[in-house]
Amino acid sequence: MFKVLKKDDKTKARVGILTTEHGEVETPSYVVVGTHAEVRCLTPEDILETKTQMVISNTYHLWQTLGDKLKTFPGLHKAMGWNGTFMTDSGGFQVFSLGFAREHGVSKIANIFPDEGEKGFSLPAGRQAQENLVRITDEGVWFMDGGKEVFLDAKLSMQIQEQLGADIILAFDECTSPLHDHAYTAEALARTHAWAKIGLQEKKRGDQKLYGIVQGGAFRDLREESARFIGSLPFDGFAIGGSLGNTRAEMFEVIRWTIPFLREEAPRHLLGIGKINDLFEGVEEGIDTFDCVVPTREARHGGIWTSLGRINILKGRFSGDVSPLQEGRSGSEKPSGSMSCACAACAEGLTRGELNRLFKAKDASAARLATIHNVYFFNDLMAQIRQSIKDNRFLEFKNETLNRLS
RNA sequence: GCGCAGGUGGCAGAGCGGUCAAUUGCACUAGACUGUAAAUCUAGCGCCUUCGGGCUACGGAGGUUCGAAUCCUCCCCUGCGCA
Repeated sequence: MFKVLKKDDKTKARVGILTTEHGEVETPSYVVVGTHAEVRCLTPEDILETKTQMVISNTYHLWQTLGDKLKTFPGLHKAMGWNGTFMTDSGGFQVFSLGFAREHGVSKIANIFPDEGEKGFSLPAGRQAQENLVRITDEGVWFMDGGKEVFLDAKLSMQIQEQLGADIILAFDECTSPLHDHAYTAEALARTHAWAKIGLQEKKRGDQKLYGIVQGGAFRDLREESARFIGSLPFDGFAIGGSLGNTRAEMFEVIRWTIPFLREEAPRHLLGIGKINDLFEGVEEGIDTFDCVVPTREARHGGIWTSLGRINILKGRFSGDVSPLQEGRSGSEKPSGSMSCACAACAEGLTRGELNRLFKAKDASAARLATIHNVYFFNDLMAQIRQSIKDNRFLEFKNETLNRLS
């Protein structure tokens, strides 16, 4: 299902091709998040124009939303009206996001300082502690959802994912928090490993590929133990999940500990990451696919990616700005011709001023156009990364791009 | 000219004797967002500050009061109605 086509000379970066029932995915690649079997704000036609190769939907959320309709669910491809490659997350992330993450207001990287940031756990601005909706047992996980408790375990997660019909499915796991200590993380790891084996046993459909998930927090011994264990099982691919430390530097250390235990010829997915600079670092360490809400969520919040970094299109200074989205941040910095954006929104002549106006007017097309642009931007960047690896100039491209974007 | 209703920070609009530099919304400024219960959230938004506080403010001028955006008088202005 996966073939490495070219390896970078200086790093672990590689170009590959991932083949599923719904086509081929060139890697390294970005997986666009479509939790509820739709990429927020985009139509299936829109997605086709964004260079998207793969979409990831969510087992837990679809299970809860669909309810009884899950039995007659036609499959993600038909339901969404997009015939590309789908992945589904197992629901393991919701063990964290609806539980500990809510309770402590943290994300899977506790502090998102650029690097070497201060230690300690500051709550992300705007996210206050809320009720923990999750109860974890060795058998599975209880979720408080809409006043009732529902139970999800490794077996049910597999059954739901088979009904959803993604091309790539994930083993059910317990995503831990950066706030968890070694003892707890080890306990959780034992559960994740037991559930991984159940996943392999319960998998029925031959047309779906199953990935195992490496956990272990930011603890080297646990990460290595997990990578060794999960890596030894007959999964079709591997994902790296869970808490990834307190800084980006720690995150990449975790990846470096993990990768050596994963089979060279199996695809490697980094769950829930990332931002632009994370992509370069991840590729450099040998990651093949990434998924993250950043391009879509930031788009809805007015964050627009350009060849010179991110701008917030909501700012007053963009009112009446007749220049295209893809330009210098100040408006006076002119991009070279090659940097103009080929996304469907920009191709139709969308200006910064117009997008600003649409956002201000709360016009639904604002979020759609912004999402089209950002998703295209990320996918196009991945395409450029692939090309740079093929051309043996990955590190040069990385440095040049990061200098420009930051 | 008469009658009625009003004039509050960039705008809209609360407050109607002290707890008011003044609720709230918009606008504006800065920031966050990493396997999506986030088209969301946070902070700031008169001037100065050694961050304790100080100063100037609610159309204008007087007045009552220990104390006024809030009460009284006059003036100016706006809207509606009647002439």
